[in-house]
Amino acid sequence: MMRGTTSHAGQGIDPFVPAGGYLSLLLETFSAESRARLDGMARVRTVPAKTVLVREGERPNEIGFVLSGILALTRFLPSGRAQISGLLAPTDMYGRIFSGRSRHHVESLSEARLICFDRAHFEALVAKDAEVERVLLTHVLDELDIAREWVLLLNGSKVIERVASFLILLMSRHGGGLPDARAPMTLQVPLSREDLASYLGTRPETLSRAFHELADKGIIHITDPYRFDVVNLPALIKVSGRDFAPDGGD
Amino acid sequence: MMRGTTSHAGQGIDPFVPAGGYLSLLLETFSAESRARLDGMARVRTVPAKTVLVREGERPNEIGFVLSGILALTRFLPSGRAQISGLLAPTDMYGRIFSGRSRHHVESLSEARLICFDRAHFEALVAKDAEVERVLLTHVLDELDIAREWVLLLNGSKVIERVASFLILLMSRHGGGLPDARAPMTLQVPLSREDLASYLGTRPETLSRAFHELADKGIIHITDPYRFDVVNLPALIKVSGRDFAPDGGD
DNA sequence: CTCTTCTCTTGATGACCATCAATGCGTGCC
DNA sequence: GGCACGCATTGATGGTCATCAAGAGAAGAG
Repeated sequence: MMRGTTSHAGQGIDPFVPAGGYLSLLLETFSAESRARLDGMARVRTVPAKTVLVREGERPNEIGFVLSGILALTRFLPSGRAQISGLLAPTDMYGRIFSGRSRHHVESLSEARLICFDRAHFEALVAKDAEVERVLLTHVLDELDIAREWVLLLNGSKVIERVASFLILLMSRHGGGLPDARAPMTLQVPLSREDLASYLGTRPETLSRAFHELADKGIIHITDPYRFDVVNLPALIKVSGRDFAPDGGD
Repeated sequence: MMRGTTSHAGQGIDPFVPAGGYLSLLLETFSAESRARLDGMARVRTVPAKTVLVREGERPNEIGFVLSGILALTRFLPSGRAQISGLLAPTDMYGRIFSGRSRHHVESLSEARLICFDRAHFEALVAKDAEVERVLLTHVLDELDIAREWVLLLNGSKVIERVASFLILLMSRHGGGLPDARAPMTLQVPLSREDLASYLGTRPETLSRAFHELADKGIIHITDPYRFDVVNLPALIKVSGRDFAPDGGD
């Protein structure tokens, strides 16, 4: 279950990291003192794909932030099949702070670099340092919005709509906004077909058909199963059935 | 669009409010001083169903908490149809703190009682009062989990599975946990068929069929379109295709 | 009371998609 | 090299659901 990324997906630019890099964004939000305190407790580690970081039902002793790579939140259904309920991209947080057990597995889909904190220490720091707390709060509010964005995306009845929306969200994350509509853009999808299917609430076969339908219509060009060029962005937006702003994206 | 609650749905016990009442829960989380400060800025108001509180794209000047009733977060698609991307139950917050524009409409589905704060004042208080900030943070983390819960629910391929999951979540919210499996339980659904359909990513007709299929199987009893008795909880859980814990649920 | 209106419900049909099954392609192992 | 394995793809089929259409009940207006 939950096939990890093949060697394909691990290569190339990480599509979730914008030009400036999220790492600096994450760290520069804090003042020098806060950063120093954080640094003292931090532990940076690199994990390979398919590493389980937190298990459903357990109370994790670590709070972690993604620096690079993609993690997935998954749930196991009685049928034995795994469902992805969320993706964690660079700057996203995992682990439970000030509360109980985790409701999902947290698992790396690609090789990932993480910055981890001991939970108790991190909680103490948050309680003491109002600035860290504020940054955290803003952060979590953003994640909440993103999660609700996915709810909308999944409500799109047709699979091809969801695929189109996914690609557009991917693009807007890449550059911090949608690029010029007329400039073709190369996209790298860091997920296997099976993982992406689980995330979009469908099956790999249907996903494959949707991608190739977009290609047949001349909207995208498929370089390999993990790389696409978006040839016709307006058409892609139209297929998605949603009104993405020309610039703001999400 | 977005048909509001009829007089049916407004009547009876609010199914989202547990025995103890959420209001006290919300307020008692704060210390006396914090509460006093909050009280000074607060404005409690009651709005009828179908009231739009925040418009998509606007920067709201109010932060509000739901005391009773149900609000919905909605998005309008290019097709003109409205999609519900989240429900707000008592204790839930709306409005944007420390950040930009709202990405959804916030609209009351039933008559609702709200406690509102001026955004700037509330932000100042949060910046000053670490305790308020902490409560808020914990709160938002919980909402994030709930949002991800919905992602899972919507991934359930069949509509009847989603309906079953919805009813179970409703039950576990009602009493703070699932009751004894053998005791029938009366549920009040505070949403019109159209609103619920939008929320579950389907249409009213399909929803109606799903409810009556559950009734035909003897799993629930339909008193009226807004009231049900859950007769066979284990069977309901089985239909949902998920493993709700016998007690804690989520 | 009667008419209007709104919502829920029920029926019929076609589109979409999950599923089963088989083929093609690349990678790693022997 | 040759083989096995994993993943993506493609084909065929049945089930589920969106949609169009129509009927039933209840609430409110006059």
